[in-house]
Amino acid sequence: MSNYKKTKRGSEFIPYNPSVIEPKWQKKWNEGDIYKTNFSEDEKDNFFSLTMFPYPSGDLHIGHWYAFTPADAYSRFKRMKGLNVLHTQGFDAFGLPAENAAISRNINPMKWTFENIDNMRRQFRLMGNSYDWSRELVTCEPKYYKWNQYFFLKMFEKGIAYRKNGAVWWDPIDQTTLANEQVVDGKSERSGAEVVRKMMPQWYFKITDYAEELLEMDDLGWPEKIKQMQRNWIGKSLGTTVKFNLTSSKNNISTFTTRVDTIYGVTFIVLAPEHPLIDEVTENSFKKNVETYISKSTKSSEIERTSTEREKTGEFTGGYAINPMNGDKVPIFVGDYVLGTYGTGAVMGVPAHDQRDFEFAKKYDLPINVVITKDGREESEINQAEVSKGILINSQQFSGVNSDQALKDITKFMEEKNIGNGTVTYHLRDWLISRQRYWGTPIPVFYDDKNNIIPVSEKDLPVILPDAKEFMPTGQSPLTLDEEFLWFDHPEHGKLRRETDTMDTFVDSSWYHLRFASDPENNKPFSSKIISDWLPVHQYTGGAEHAVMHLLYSRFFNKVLRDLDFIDFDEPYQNLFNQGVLLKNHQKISKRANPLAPDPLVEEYGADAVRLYLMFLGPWDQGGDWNDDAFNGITRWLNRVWDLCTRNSSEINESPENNNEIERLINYTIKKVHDDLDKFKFNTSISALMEFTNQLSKFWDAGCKKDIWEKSTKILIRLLSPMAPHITEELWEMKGESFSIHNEKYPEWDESLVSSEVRTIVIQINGKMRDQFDMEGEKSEEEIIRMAENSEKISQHLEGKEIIRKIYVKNKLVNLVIK
RNA sequence: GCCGAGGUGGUGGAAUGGUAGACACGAAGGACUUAAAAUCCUUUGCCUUAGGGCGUGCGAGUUCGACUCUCGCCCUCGGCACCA
Repeated sequence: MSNYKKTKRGSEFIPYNPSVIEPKWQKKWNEGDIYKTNFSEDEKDNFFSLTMFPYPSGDLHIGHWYAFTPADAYSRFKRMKGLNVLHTQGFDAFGLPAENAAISRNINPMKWTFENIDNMRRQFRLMGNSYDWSRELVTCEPKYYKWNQYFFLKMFEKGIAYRKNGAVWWDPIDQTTLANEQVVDGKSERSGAEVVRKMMPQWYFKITDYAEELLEMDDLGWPEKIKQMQRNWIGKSLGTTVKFNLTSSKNNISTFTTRVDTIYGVTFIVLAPEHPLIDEVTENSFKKNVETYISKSTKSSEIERTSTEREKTGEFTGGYAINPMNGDKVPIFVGDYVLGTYGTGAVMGVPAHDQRDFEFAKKYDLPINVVITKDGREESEINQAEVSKGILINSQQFSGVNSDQALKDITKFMEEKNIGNGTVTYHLRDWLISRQRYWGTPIPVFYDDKNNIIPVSEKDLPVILPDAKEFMPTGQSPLTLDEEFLWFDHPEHGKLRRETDTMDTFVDSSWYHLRFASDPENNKPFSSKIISDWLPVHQYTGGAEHAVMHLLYSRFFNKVLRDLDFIDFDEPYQNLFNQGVLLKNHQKISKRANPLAPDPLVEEYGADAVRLYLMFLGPWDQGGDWNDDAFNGITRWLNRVWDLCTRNSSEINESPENNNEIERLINYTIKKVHDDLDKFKFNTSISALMEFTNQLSKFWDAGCKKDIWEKSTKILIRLLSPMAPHITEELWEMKGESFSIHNEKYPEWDESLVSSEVRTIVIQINGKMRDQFDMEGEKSEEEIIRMAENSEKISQHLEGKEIIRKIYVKNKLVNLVIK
């Protein structure tokens, strides 16, 4: 990299050598604390720029560079724009990989984590990012996780944190329970293992209490995609709960439906295998079959059970229920296509108007009664369920009414007769936070010998995670093996057993942004004064994979903290930008299969080149495919920038002719780069700078004034500095300017000088470009059209044709419509 | 099945109603060199009878004018999915 051409100037040349200048400036920035945020600044507006923090897995990979360096360029840009920027970094340090490393390599998870953090801090410095490291946080430190426990206790007091025995997802590889959000396609999002259902008591956060408020996202500057994913995940449906009386007892079965307009078409009821009334409903002679069916269905895996292609199966219970609208006696089945966890765990079967019910009815030979048609006329035979809305038939007094009206009317009727009521349901379930693993925040509660819950008192926080010797996943937290941790002599309650489960690590990241923006003081989770000045986060960036995990949990946590009077704002992250996924050879980059380590690239080409390459690749939100060949373009360009900016301007061939053109170019480029950076369009702001460089090179050859050359090159350096912080700092120094370029203002532009005085007028015939001419100053429409018609090329086209219309767009184009 | 994003040269991409292909990679030719690398210059959407013709997934429409807007379809990617 160090061998470099002699330029045609012939003067002595210092080659661009990133391996020398990058460490030099990284050291100097560090010593000078130039990125330390001034929290007592009140002249400038605050701007909190945050990127989702990494898990300390060992090495920063190229994906981290793709996430962090454009976000850094954006933060630097905001600094240059005169904002008081807070840009922080830390480590999301609890989680299974540390524990698994402990198991496979017999290393203490704490030691493993901190060794990785040391290495990653070093690698972060190689990036040259503008972090305020004095605000670093590491979530596995007691001074941080103490506050997870503190918030937990506050939430427990309010009933937001609660313990419940119920069906949970169990990961048989990691040997722990998971939250719904961590189960993807019936598999653990982390281990990939097929999850199984288990009944066990676990701790939950009541996120469902906030379902409705979490749907309010109109004021969030977030990608529509993420908002939509959250809406889908929360899954609000409006419907009706209908009570069906049993023939055998005074009890009734509640069913939930969004299509109560089809109530007259009910020909059966299906209960989920978990439904509590199964025993009561089932007639003695059917008990054996029903029990066999239930035990079979609980054994089948979740993937099998929820497959949409799977045949609908069920078993008749021998019981009957009464349709409250028409008094029909309908059979009750148990069937595992009905989920115990949604609605009421029971559905009314309307085979004519629901595809699943239709398949079920066909299989068990149940009647199919059509009660809705397109036009309200009878239809004798149907081959599949007619799911669209229409006009009701065979529905007593509601016949002839359209579906939408009937939904309201029937619900109202049911409410009056006390046989049903309008209901809102959500797909969202409460957040299961217990984990049966070691490396996490201990849940701060005790149990007495009757299993009563006794919370740890606040003054005893933090409950320190003790050193463990044994980490093998057994299905129970390794903490159960620590007798000293396990038992506690409580002054009031006597001998108590500690909770040994730890918290989901998403608890840690649900409020870390608040801690970042706080004095690292130990007697409070965060400083309210600073929080009110700096939050919500002005710009958050990160991957879309957290759409329904971290981003949803964090919004929930924010609302809880607000309701507990810790903070006074509704949302944690005002604006969000998702970068795309970086691939190599169209495949995911991974350590083993498809590696791409940044450190060797930095060594060979320099951090600035790697940063610029990633930003130039394409639009940041679209991701991209790494291509070694394309890397050349960036290194060539950086060398040209270096060459241009180190030329001795006394050697320039002074000529004032080009001054106006250079002025225009300068103003255009400042504006273009500004507007593009503001929208995260790094690729086009870099191409504007490349054009600027190409043009400057031509102006050197053609000659220009010395002072305008100096001005141009300094502007180039400043415009490039957010994206390539090292080379620009070096060039700035070589220009004799003072340390540091990163405290410089973003250059101003003069709008009147952005576009050229010489305008190109395009001449179209029937909308196709045929000719063009340059024009200076103002001319009238008539004059311009006349000029267009007189053009040689145009007259050829006009020969023998009639002009039927003339379109003129001011200072842009003439379109002649001919016949 | 539902929701979302997207489809432009050999490649990454640019242009959001007005010159399609900016910028860059790659390729070809030339200069410099004993030579190579590096660098610099030229060419580079396709077809062509050299005047033009065609061209942004496919088909229609709106418009003086459509990569851009509307409708229908095909394909790719991401998310969700037996949610009653």
